[in-house]
Amino acid sequence: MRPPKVEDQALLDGLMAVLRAKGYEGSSLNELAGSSGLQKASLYHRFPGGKKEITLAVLHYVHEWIRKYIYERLTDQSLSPAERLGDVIQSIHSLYQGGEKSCILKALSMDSSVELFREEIKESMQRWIDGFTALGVDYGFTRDAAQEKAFQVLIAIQGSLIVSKGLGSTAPFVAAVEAIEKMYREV
Amino acid sequence: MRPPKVEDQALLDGLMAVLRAKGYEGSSLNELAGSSGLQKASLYHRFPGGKKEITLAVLHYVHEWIRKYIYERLTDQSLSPAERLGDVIQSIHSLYQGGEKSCILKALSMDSSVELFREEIKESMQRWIDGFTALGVDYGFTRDAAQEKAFQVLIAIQGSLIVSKGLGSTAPFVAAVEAIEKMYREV
DNA sequence: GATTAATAACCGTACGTTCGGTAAAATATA
DNA sequence: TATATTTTACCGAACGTACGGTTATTAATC
Repeated sequence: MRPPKVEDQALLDGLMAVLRAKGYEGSSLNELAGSSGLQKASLYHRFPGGKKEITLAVLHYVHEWIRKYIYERLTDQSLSPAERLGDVIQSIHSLYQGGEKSCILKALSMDSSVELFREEIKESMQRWIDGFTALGVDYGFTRDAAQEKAFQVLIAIQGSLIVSKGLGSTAPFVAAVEAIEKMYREV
Repeated sequence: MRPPKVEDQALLDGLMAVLRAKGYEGSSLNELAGSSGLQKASLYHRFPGGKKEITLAVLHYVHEWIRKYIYERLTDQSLSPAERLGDVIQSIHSLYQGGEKSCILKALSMDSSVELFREEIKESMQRWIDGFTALGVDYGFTRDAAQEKAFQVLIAIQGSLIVSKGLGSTAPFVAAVEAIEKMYREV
């Protein structure tokens, strides 16, 4: 009996979970297989390029997620800036499970793996920054001020996730997200 | 001819360089040996507990560094708060080579390795925060406000290092450090 | 019936770790 | 002071295991 096909989304979700938690070098094919619901050999059927192609596929999936749930929502002219920000804050909360999960862009930013995925990581970060820059402009800031705020947002998310992980408490992440809301709303 | 003893500091510097760049899982004993100037077997003479003991030794070394160059300088009552901040900013710049090097606390904060080193990572981060909290108090902030600023400093450093790595530019780190200086001085 | 998707079994390599042994330095003995 | 002993520091080679990756085969789908 051949099991039914494992669908792309479930597959990528499982693969991403391992990569974000263990990084590129730390993720073994056995773990990737176990978490994706496929056997090792089946992963090679789906991704003939092996671990690197798996990681690129996950990064593409993440990039699309950011485009859809961060960038497009932040630039949706049918909503007010405040509504957009609220939506996106919610998306960010669920993406990182309130500060308990790591960011895959960080996990793949080790010196040893960043060389392999430099472009993909850069594009995803840039899209994130572009979205928040657009939001800032719609809030009435100059383009420069808006971009500076956008960098602060990305830095605060990434930094607070690390501090949360290091201190073993989600409080820094939660506080950082609240500070981001204030940063835009109190103007 | 037996080679001369590799001194502790050189040894730990070499080991740290690998661990901060590649993380725990990503650092092989061969690389650690190569970077430290010892053979693999000699590393086991120095650190009978293997890779884990090596990493703990490096974390202890880092903790002492933070105590000496961050905490003690930030609490040195013989200098003005502004002088202390300037000193420590310089230390931070050299620690991360202006944004080009990663933070070992981040590198060991992967889900897979954080379990092994939770206490050591936490202590180092806490010492960092305590130092900047003391500085904020001496700048005239309330204890709560000072602690909030201290968290912001640590988060900004960690976050900006990731964004710098991801975007392939040290500009975010440099800007974040400047923003930290402003945060204290413009009050 | 051809193609697609899955698997079990397997491969060579690199991993972390251990072992046996040697050279230098330090200490004790004469 | 000269010799014997112990300790320290290093290394080459090998261990069993787990790695990333491959092949041959089977079963469901188009």
